Amino acid sequence: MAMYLSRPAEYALRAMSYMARLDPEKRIRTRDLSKAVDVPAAFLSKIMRRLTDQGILDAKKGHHGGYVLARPPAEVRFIDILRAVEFEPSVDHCLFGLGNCDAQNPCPLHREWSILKGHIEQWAKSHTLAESPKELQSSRQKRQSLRSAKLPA
Amino acid sequence: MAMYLSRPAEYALRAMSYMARLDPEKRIRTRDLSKAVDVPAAFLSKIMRRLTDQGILDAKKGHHGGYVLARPPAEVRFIDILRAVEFEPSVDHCLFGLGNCDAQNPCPLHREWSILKGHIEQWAKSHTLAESPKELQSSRQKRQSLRSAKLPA
DNA sequence: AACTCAATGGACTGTCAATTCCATTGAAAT
DNA sequence: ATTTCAATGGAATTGACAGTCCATTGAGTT
Repeated sequence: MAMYLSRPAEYALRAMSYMARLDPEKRIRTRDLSKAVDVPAAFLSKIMRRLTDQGILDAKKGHHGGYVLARPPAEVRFIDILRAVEFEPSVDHCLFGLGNCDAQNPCPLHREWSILKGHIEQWAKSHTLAESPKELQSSRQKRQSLRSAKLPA
Repeated sequence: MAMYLSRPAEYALRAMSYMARLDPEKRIRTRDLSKAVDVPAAFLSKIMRRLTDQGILDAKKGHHGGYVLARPPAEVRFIDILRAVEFEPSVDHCLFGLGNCDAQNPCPLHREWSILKGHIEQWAKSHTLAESPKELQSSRQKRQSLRSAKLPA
């Protein structure tokens, strides 16, 4: 749709969504997560570091090391993930704004573009990692606890 | 915001938005449009070709050649422009869908992702090239006719 | 008819994000 | 202590997309 999520952003969303449905007691290694969500391990590793730095993940080195979510899924909004992964400092540039474009002196597309940005932001702020699993749960076997739910192949 | 418009898509929106506020009788050359919207001429040229192929622009070669909008601004939706410029055949892939993901067998992010895609699509469908100029008009000198309006530096 | 001008279209090049490689750090197990 | 394992982080490579070049086509002008 001409509209893209950066690769790191997409991968982060995938990986975190996956982890949200794992046993929060057990740590998962980059290597295993990499296979599960189909993202190159070395690259995923960098993304995990970002998420760790931002306090979304808790990392542990060595034997039985790996990652766990630092807080419950319901407290991790999509926007937290997207922000954590944002490599460049969010240019937030306007479509027509050739440098000199702001609310006072708006470019022709300023208003329309703002509307869309608002929608995207609203979306990212209003969804958390707790939602998708719930969906799956109800449409699948209900007796299995959320905590120990396994991802289907 | 981790969310991007492809360069061709952004340029196309910019260029078409600009053209919408030009005299619809006069043609504009790639070279001039290139300066006006600050997009490299050779690259803009390819984008113009796409828009021409899709019937959004009318092209004319040689002396006094150039482009004009093929239909009035109000009849050119943003989505028409975005679709015209889409280079690859819109993968429309799902965030978690590793190949096997659809409405029946949705991935964990399927629902949330659909919501956002809906917003974006709705935005692109509900705005046309006629809108931004109107905005500018009312906040600027009103006696100057829309047709002959010049873009401020 | 000859000339000029602008779009067309394909081949080529450059750039930056995506991805890999590798050496280091720190924590657990023996 | 030593070994092993996994995260860390920077440097090097790759690849996709952004951007350029150039030869061709077709429409006006003289």
